[in-house]
Amino acid sequence: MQAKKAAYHHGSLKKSLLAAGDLVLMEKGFKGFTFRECARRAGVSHAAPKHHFGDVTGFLSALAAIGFDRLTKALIAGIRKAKDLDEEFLATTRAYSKFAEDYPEHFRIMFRDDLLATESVELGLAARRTLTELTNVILRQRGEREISVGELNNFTKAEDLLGDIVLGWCHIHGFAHLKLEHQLPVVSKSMEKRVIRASSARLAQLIRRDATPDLH
Amino acid sequence: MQAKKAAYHHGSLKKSLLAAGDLVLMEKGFKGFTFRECARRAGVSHAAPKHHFGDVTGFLSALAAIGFDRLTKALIAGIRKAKDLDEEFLATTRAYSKFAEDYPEHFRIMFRDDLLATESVELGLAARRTLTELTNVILRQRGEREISVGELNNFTKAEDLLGDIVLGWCHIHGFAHLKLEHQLPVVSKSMEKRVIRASSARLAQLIRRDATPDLH
DNA sequence: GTTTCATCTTTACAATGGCAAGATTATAGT
DNA sequence: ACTATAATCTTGCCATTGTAAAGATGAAAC
Repeated sequence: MQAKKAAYHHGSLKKSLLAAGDLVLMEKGFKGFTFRECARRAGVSHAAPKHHFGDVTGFLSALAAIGFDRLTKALIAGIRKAKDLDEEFLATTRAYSKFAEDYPEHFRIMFRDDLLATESVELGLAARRTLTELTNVILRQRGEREISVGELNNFTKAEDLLGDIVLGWCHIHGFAHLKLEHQLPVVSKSMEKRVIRASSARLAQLIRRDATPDLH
Repeated sequence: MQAKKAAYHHGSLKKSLLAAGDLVLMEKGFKGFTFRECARRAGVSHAAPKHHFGDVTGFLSALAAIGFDRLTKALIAGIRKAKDLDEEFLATTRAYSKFAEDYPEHFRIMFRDDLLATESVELGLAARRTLTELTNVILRQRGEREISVGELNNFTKAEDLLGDIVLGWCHIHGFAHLKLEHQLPVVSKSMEKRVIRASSARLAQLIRRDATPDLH
């Protein structure tokens, strides 16, 4: 509501463009997502975004980063509600999958290496923040101490931990992705709920059992 | 090499267009994939594909179906080389992931519900053939008899089997997808190999153990 | 107060998907 | 054999897109 109208220099165009792109992605999807449409919504000419994002790839990368941050938040919020370790892994799976359903187009571009500027540090950091959260889920399952984003590189060098991360993340991501793209042979909503609850529990159990083999 | 040149009626334009689209997808990727480019390669006008595929969505669906068939073949071939049940699950994971790497653009459109014509029976059948193959991998892990495509619907109604399918497929798909889009924190190629070998083995063991609880 | 630079607009261009109307050939009916 | 009908393919067209180039505007530095 500020005096953003008559100004030749928009002032916060980058933010406005991101907000516009965010909306377009949600309302019109990837197919309706165009550079020019976002510029229109931001109230600027179609060539304005170039100075801030370069090309579409750069713009999508910024939006993907927003998506990763949103996913990170969703994971944290979902995890917070869990009461024990079993519930926590299930909550993570659900939060991840719910994010994919709430922001399908974001989810899709987030995992499209060919459409993104892989050199974007902003995007890289956002993705690492998400991975850190997932890693901490695994670490808690293993009864080990959590890490911060900065420590991520060191920790993924540990082969057995990386093994558990792969085991956990692939299941979580695979479920979210296959469900989003309607590839799972879904019989009923309730059965799907029971199935994902059971598989999450079994997987969490597997991770914990192998992590602490002496108290099975 | 037939007399396909001067003919006004191409004769097998649909096939030629699919072959062209297949190539374009592999050579130029999704970004370079256009209706007109495929028409050019097939040697016809830009409006010719419309009669055979309707719009781009229909065309992509046909190409996605080809992708699913190729994936099905790759799975069968990979499984055939395996010697025991442990190796078979790993071989499935590898074949699935190798397909994603060999045909990244196919893989991407195959799992893009919004870009495909979900009503395409051709595509639906191809996807079900793939799912049948994956289901049979699980069934063999469980020591149960295999099924044919026609039986798929009945079998996925069994909750415990569906649970194992989800457990297996989500891991396989999640790994392939995350790896393709460079999201896995890969330390080295050799470590990645060991990690996926280990996680596949653990998962296969989990499925078999739960399937036959009386002989652990 | 002038210069410099970032920001935004205007203009232009080649390419795309989809539509409509027409040309050409195959097929079926008689 | 002849004609009508339908299928197949082409041509021409339009609105839209991404990107580039050059110009306009205003902020900031000096």
